[in-house]
Amino acid sequence: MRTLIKHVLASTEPKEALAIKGWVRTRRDSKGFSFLELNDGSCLANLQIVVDATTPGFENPATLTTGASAAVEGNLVASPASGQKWELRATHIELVGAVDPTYPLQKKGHTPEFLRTIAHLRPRSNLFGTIFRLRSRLAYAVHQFFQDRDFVYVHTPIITASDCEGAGEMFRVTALKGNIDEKPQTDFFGKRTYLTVSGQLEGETFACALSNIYTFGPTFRAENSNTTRHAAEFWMIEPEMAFCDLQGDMDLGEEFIKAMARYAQEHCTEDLSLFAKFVDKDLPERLKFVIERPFVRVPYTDAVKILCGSGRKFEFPVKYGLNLQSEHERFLTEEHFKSPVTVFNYPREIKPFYMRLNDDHKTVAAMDMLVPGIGEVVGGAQREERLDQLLENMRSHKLNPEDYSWYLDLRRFGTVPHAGFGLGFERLLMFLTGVSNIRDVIPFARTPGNADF
RNA sequence: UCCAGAGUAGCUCAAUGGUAGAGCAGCCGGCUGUUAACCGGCGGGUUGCAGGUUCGAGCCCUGCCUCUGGAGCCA
Repeated sequence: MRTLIKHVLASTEPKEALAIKGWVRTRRDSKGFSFLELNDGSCLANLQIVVDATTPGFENPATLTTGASAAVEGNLVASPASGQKWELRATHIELVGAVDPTYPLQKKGHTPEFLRTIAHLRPRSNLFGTIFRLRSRLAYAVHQFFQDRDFVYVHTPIITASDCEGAGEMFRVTALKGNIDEKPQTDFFGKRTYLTVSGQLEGETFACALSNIYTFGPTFRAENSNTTRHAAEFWMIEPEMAFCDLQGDMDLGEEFIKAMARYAQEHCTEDLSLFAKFVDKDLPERLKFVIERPFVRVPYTDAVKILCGSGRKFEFPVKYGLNLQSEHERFLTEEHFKSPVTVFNYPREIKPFYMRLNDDHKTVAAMDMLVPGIGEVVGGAQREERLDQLLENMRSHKLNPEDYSWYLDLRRFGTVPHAGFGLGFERLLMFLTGVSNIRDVIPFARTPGNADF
């Protein structure tokens, strides 16, 4: 039976007759024998295999080169040389799949930009193998975090007719040919439909029944965004809590990010060491800081005062009523506070209709969590639970209440204060790994003009 | 979409307007324990595309394409 390399390397004693399968990372030949390093993706480290020239199956060593797949049987022994604790003395080796000389991955390091062009092969590199192992572990940690707190996982629809205002441009979904706007009532669903930009509105309906819920699924934005932190398809986590206000919302967001950092630190130690070494030297220190220190919380009004009083020249103006620009958010989180920062209570004019109006009648109970290096990683709010106020908000945002009748019903039938947020899973991964481009933390990135693979 | 930079061998990069090169990878050979092994040899190019200037363009000019970074939008 096959043993994964991660288990082989964790062995505490020599073992006989192990079966290993994987891909050759590199080979070093000596007279009469070769060193083969095999990787099967179960961990970052390779297993060194010593193959004698007379080992059965090794009659044609030229075929067992970088990239080839192989099955090896042998005995695990303590390695006499430094560099690895264990090595496998092969008793039999078999070429499973040969590799063409055009195999693009080399033993030496490649740039992430080049590896992006071969997205089908890049998980075989150290960096991307590590990234995607960590992505998997963290997806699990997300569920564990919410399930441990009695949150119910809700699968909100991917195809939707409702627009979660303010979330961005939507991709149209249609089965029509020709002019798709001529008779939308004849379309597959009998109306215009889109790929979801957020499961929030549907999530609210479940929170107003099951109390605490979360979604975790693909989300689509048709924005022509070309940046290191935007993708047209990404995974979003959206908790929603009934009987919860903005304070509780901010508490959960902060607790969540800390928990994810802690999980990575405890469960992905080997993988994190690679990021610290080759991607972001400050990563261990940053994770420690995030875990240990409370996040700074500052009302929008105070944030504006800090920015105005900073003496800094900003490219874009800072004034009450204007959105904070990237440079302002960067200043707050990277320079002024040098810590993750939650900005809350934004002017009502710059936020969507569903956010709850504060008693000052000027601001809404919104919050954005900003982290150094990435900017906004969480955006959330307490929702407007008062029917009259919600209707007024919709009027001032020029929305038709008829389009949101089911959403308004939540306020008619046993309304409750509730709050939630959206968190970009890829941005979280960027923060936890130091990887600076969102295209490198998602297996096959969808960005404007690019849907290869 | 806007601004800036870049595009030369499979990869990373050189090359005053004057014969396109190196390292690595690949292939062949050597080496008794290697660690991104080492040593010797060999092959490898429509210089992103299309025009233009010039006796002569990888280099200068124009347009386009792609990539990278920044901005806007946001998660």
